[in-house]
Amino acid sequence: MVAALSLIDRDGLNGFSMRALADALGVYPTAIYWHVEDKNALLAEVVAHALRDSVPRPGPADWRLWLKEFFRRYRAAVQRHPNVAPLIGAQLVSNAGVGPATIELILSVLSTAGFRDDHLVHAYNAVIAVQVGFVTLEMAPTPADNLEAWTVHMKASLRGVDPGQYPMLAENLSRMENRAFIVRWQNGTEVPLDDSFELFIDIAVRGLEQRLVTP
Amino acid sequence: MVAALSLIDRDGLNGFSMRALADALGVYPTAIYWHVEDKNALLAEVVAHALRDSVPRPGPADWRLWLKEFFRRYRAAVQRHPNVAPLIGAQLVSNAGVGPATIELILSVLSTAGFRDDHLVHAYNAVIAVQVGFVTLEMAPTPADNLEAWTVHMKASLRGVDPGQYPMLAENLSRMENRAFIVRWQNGTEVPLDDSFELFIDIAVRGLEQRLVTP
DNA sequence: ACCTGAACACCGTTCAAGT
DNA sequence: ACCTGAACACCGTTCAAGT
Repeated sequence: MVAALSLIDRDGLNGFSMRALADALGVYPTAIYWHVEDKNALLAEVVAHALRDSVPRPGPADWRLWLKEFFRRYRAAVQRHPNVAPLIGAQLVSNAGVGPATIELILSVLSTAGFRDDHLVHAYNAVIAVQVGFVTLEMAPTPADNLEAWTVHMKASLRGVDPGQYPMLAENLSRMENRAFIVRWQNGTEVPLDDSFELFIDIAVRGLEQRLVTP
Repeated sequence: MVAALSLIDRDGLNGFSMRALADALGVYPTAIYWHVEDKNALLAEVVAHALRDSVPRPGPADWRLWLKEFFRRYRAAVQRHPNVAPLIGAQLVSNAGVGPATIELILSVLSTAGFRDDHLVHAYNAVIAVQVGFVTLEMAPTPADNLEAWTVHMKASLRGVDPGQYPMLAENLSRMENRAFIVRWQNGTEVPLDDSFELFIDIAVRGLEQRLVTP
């Protein structure tokens, strides 16, 4: 449902409800249930729709470049609809988001790279985890309600870091604050972690590569 | 709150509510609000409590082994309380789960490995993504309500895979079904993906290693 | 085929009042 | 200090009834 997606884009997952959707459509809440099984099914459709343009193209030839491109395209798709990110990363229903065509592509790319049998399956699982893991974390929603209290508390606890107790953290604080997981008060919508993402996917493909030369 | 955690362990996140917790404690729902700010704060405490025994020890000397041990210990902690996994992976509040001591340890380990300045921060972000990403996906909850309908539908759509259209998928179906992301109907609680996890963390540390020899 | 309308069994959270 | 009790503004979902 496209109306549901734009509502979620605007108000977030917490602000979304069947009744809010009904309101937006100018209809009784119960009318929705003629078109869709239930809320879960609707959200699955929303995820699928949000990711529909992230399906990768067959090329390029080099599997390393293909994988990186695949990861970047997925991230770009989620960046367009960041509020659905929790559904993909943390709900098994999100399976609907990735179709068999994408799975087939990943398998064939990993196969040409040299992965076989059980190793192929494990490499596939690693690829999916890489694809979803970073971005889910990056786009994790902030506590919607008392936002200013949250950021104030976050900043204050960082200022209060004891250099004696946590020397590395204190030394790198200016580089880390609001640019590193856990040590931030805004998410990837407001502060994208582009460079960290690039390092992350580079590490992943180089690790896979190493696995092929010395298993 | 320990009572909240055991309730979540038993009934899952969807089955949990302030009112259910109040019932379990033999108290009025509103009484809880004297002890805790609100539901979000309570869940943050629950996460922190669930992960309290996953804080890593300082050793061993080799940063590769330390990282792997760190990843394994985190996974073991989540396996003990799989129902809180969505909170960690997909909510920024989960920050409460990892303390400054753990951050300090990761930074010092990556520093001795050879990462400096911005690279240190990016490597740190990659480590957190690796730590949380796979496990969050692995433990993602199944659609609680109509479970049998879901598995039947899942299995059926796999049986119906066209070998002409999806040759790789069809060929590796027996190896993949219920053992690979997206192509499964049970989560990590029922079917742990041990070998894939080991490959995943091996890929990560080897990728980091490669990054040090040729940046 | 598609929507209304009432109804049921829930939620999180407030605030005054009790002890 | 800690809990009760009533109240408010919400939820998802059902089912019969309308058109």
